[in-house]
Amino acid sequence: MDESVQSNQLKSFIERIERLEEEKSNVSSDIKEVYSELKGAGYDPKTVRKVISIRKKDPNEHKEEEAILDLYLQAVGETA
Amino acid sequence: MDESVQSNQLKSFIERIERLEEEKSNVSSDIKEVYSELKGAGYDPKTVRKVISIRKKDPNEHKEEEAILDLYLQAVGETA
Amino acid sequence: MDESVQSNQLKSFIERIERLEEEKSNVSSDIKEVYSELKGAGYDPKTVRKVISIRKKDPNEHKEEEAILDLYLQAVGETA
Amino acid sequence: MDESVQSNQLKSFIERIERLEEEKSNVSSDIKEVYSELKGAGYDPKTVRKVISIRKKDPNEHKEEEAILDLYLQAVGETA
DNA sequence: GCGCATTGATGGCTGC
DNA sequence: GCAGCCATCAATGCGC
Repeated sequence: MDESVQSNQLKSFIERIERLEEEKSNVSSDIKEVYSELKGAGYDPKTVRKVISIRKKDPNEHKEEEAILDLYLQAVGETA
Repeated sequence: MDESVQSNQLKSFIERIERLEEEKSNVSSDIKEVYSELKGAGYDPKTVRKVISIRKKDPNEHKEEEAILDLYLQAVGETA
Repeated sequence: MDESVQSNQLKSFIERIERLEEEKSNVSSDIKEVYSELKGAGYDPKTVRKVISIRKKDPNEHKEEEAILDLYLQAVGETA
Repeated sequence: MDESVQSNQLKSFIERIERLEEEKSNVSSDIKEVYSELKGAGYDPKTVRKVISIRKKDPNEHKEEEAILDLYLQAVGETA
């Protein structure tokens, strides 16, 4: 099999990935911008992150996590 | 900080972020697909990852290596 | 001033730091081990981490964070 | 998972971790002190950090750079 | 006080 | 199928 053809194929794969990674990087930048905006409007970015992550999980999952946490907190004598 | 929360404004911010994160997630999927393809074509995904990561940082690397000697010199008080 | 003496001084500083960083790294390993143990005993490492971080903050701080989170959740219509 | 929590056992794990984290925190403080000292002696902390980080990774770096050509070769199906 | 850089935590992938 | 490894992502701390 022709060696140089394989080389081009590999190169092509790599360049596709690199293009996609640049896109991804751009979107990440956009997200960062929104967080900046929202911070400028007086919201707490860290808390907003939490909200988003909670919305991402299904409700039961979240409840259960909370329950285990409370269990542990009680076990070590922390008032939740 | 102004603690009042304008429900609509916050919601709007959050939804913008969620949309962007979905985009990002889609791009990530696309990347994964390319890795699958390339694996199907007989390339080793792990190796390709390495190649890509080296291509990403290579340009700066050598400069930095060169710079370290200068740094040492400066550090001992010799303004190069 | 003698250049080589300065060199030794810098070297000495650097080596002290490197020793300390190794210590730090060892302690980190120890911590990881405890998490492994505790996982083996049936506890959820992730939740234990949360417990530890809560204990680290003073109680009021934690309450307040929760309060803001609830506020945001309500604002976007999530049932906490 | 066995959901029963043996209060004392969990507490013991947590306290071990907390002790270790305090150690770690102390070592970090020591490191900061050395940087202060060294700054007092006229060295630039930022530069020293850089030197240390390069010393940490340097040994592997060149090998890796060397290896990449081999990786490319393997990737196109030439078993070197 | 903000942005950046490093470090630590989480989730996904690979090998056993 | 699970444990270890790696890559990504969030969070804390440092420097400007």
